[in-house]
Amino acid sequence: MARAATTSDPFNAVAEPRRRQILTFLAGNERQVGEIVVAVGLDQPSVSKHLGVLRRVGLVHVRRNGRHRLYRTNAAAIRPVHEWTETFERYWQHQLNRVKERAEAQEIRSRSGGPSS
Amino acid sequence: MARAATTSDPFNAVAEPRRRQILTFLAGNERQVGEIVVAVGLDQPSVSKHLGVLRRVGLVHVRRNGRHRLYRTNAAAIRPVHEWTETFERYWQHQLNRVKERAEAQEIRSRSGGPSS
DNA sequence: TTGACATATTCCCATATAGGCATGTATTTT
DNA sequence: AAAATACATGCCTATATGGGAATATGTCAA
Repeated sequence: MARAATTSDPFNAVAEPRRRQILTFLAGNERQVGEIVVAVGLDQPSVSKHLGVLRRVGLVHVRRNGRHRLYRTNAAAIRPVHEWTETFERYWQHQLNRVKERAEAQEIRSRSGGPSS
Repeated sequence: MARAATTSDPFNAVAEPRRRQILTFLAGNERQVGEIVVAVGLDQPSVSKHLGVLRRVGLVHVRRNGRHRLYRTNAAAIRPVHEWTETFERYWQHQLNRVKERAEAQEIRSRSGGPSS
């Protein structure tokens, strides 16, 4: 088989840098496509295509307003990604603690008679 | 241009379901390739290729032990993904609050004389 | 109705996989 | 040294884009 469709889930949709940029730009505020085009510096059709992917995955919501379409990030759809990564949090905390402990042990060793240079 | 290389960053590496499965399996414990093959139900070459991607991105660490190679998840490399998604947390919290507030308002309306059916 | 404006779609091309299969390589056992 | 074991790589194919260019669609203005 070939590569999986990006259109199917938030993990794939968010893997594209441009789409992350768009989601960040649309977090908290509605924007029309033209504004997004300026913000990300891609041509309009490309932006529309990225918005299409995000829309199908549910990462953005659209609302019509006359000739414009107002997009905004649907943060809730990003949550599954956040939660998956969160399951690893305790492991990196563990790593950080080990680094910290080593640093402290080193600190103690230096203080109690190590060479001062 | 075509699709970006998955080999370049954690977002893309993690977009592949099989690789997420492997990372979860390797979180906290070292495992040899054969065990991973059994766990994910793919053939050995495919697993090795996924491990190769994860290794290049830094999502796993390897250690040799005789004929075996022991892999383990490097949780710290997942952190950037966690942090990116975290920037949206306040927005979905906001959404949840709105839902909750509407529910409470509805609750009050029902209590103060609405039809009981 | 005719235009102008804002977006979405379609078509085409180059490229990057994900798997399946075969083969290469390092390490241990006999 | 030869055979076996455990992985990593290389090769080939079908498929899914991402971007550019052209075109279709929908809406408001004159």
